[in-house]
Amino acid sequence: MTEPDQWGTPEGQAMIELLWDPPPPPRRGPRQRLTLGQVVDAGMAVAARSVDELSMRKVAQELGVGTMSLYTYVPGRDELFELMVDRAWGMRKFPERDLPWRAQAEFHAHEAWRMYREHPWLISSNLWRMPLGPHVLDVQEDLYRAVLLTGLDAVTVVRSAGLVESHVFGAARAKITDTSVAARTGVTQDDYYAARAGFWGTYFSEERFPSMLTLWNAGGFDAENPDGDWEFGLALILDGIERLADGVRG
Amino acid sequence: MTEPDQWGTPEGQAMIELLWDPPPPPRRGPRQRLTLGQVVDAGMAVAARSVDELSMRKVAQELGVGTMSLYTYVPGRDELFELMVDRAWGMRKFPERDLPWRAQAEFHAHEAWRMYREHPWLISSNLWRMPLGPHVLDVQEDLYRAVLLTGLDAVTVVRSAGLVESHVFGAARAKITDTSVAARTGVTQDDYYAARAGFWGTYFSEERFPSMLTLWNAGGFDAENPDGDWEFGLALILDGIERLADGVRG
DNA sequence: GCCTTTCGTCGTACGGCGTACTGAGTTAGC
DNA sequence: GCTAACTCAGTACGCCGTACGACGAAAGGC
Repeated sequence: MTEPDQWGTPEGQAMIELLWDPPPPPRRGPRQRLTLGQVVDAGMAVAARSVDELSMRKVAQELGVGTMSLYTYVPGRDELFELMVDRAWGMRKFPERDLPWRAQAEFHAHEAWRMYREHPWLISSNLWRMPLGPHVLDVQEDLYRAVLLTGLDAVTVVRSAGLVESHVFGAARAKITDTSVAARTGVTQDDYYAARAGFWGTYFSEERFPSMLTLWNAGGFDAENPDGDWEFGLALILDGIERLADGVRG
Repeated sequence: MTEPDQWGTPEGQAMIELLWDPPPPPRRGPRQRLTLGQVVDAGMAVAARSVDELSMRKVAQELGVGTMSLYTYVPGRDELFELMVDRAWGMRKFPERDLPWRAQAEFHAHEAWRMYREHPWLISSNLWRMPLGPHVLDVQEDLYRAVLLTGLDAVTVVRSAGLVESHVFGAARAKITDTSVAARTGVTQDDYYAARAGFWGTYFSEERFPSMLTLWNAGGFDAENPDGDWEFGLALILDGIERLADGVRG
C-alpha cells in the first residue's frame, strides 16, 4: 500500500527522487562536465541578478555550456526551480532548542524574512507549489516542534505554524514588490511619496477617499521603521497564540 | 508641485489615465469594433479557463479579432492584466456601515476570500504589483474606514488593515495552489493522503520528522472544515486588533 | 462630391522562450 | 577492439509579446 510508484504521477515521483536522492554519476559514457549542485547554483545566480531573466538559455550561458546539456541534470525548468527553492530553504538557520517556544518561533520568522529578502525570486515566481524537498520539510518540522511546546492541540499547532509562515510570506511579498517596482520605475524611496502626491492631486478626491486622507494627514503611511509593519503583525499573531496556550494551560 | 506629468514614468501615467479616465471613442477614422470593457472581459474569460493560457493571441481569438487590434485598446499585456485586476476588485460588495467595525472587517475579509476563489488568476500571476485603480482604492478606503472605527492611531490602523488583507491573500494562495496542484496531478482529495503516505513510506523517517509524525497521528492535518484554517487566522488577528482597541479605549 | 487627415485593423516579422529530436563524440565493460 | 550506455549540443517547432507598415474606413474642409 505504500509502493513508491503509486505516488502521484511519474514526473512527481521523479521530482521527489531528484530532491531526496539525486542519482549517482553514470558508470558508462563520458564524464559529466557539471554537477547537479552547479546547475542549481547557476540558476540561483541568474535569478538573483533579475527575477524574470531565469531561463534555461541564461543558466546554460552562465555555465558556459549548451542549453540542452542542462536537461541531462534536470528534467525541465520547473524542476530546476523547485531544486532552487529547496536549496534556499536549506540555507536557513535553526533556533536554540532550550529557548522558550515564542523565541524559537520568532527566530524562524526572522530567518524566513531574511530568506525572502536574500532570494526575492522565491516570491516573484510563486505560481509553482512549494516543493516537498528535504530542506523545506526540515524547517517545517522544526517550526512544528517549537509550536508544539505550547501544549496546544494538534490542529491548532498546525494552523498556528501555518499562520506564522504565511504571514512572513505575505509581508515579504508586499515589501519585495514595492522595492522591485521602485527599482523598475527608478523612483527612489524619497520620491515615492511625492509621486503619490502627484497622482493624488490629479485623481484623488476628498469626498471619495476621506479615510485615506485622514490616515495620510495623521502620518499613518509614514514608515519610520521599515520592518515595523511585519513585526507588528508577527507580534500580534504570536500574542494570539500565546493567549490560546495560556487558556489551555491555566 | 503636483503636476500630473511629474508622476513616475510616462507609461505609468498612461496606465493611471487608462484606469481612471478611459479615452473617449475617436472622432475621425473608422468605428471601433470593440470597447475597452469587452477586451477586459475577454481577458478575464480566458484567465478563468486556465491561468497560464492568458495571452494576447488567445484574448484576440476569444473576441474573433486580429491579435494586434488589441493594442488599440490596451498598451500591452501587463496593462490589460492590471485592468482585469481592478475590474475583479470592482465586483466586491461592501459591508453595512452601521455594523460594528469587527463585523465590517470580517465582511471585507470574506469578500476578499470570495474574490480570490472566483478569480484564482489574481493569485497565480502575482508577480505584478497591485494596480492603483479606482476599484482597488475604493475597497481599501472602505476597509480603512471600518478599522478607523476602532479608535486606534493612524499607524496601527494602516498596519491592521494591511494585516487583514494580507492574511486573506496568503490563505487564498495556499488554498488555490493546493487545489490547482490537485487538478493538475489528477489526484482527488481522497487520494491525497494516500499519496502522501506513499511518499512518507519511502523517504519519511521518524527520527527526522518526529513532530510531523506526532501531529499526523493526532489528526492535526485532517481538515474537517476546509475553511477552518483561514477563519482561525482571521479570528486570531481580529482578536488581537480588538485587544489593542480596548487597550486604547480603557 | 472630393480630398486630406486621422484613425482602426491586422498580416508579417523579429527576438525570446521551453524543449523534442537527432546525431556526434566519449567512456566502461566485455 | 567492439559495443552499449551515456553526455553534449545543434537544429527546429510551436509558443509568446509586440514593432512596423500597409490598407481601408470615416470625418472635416472646401
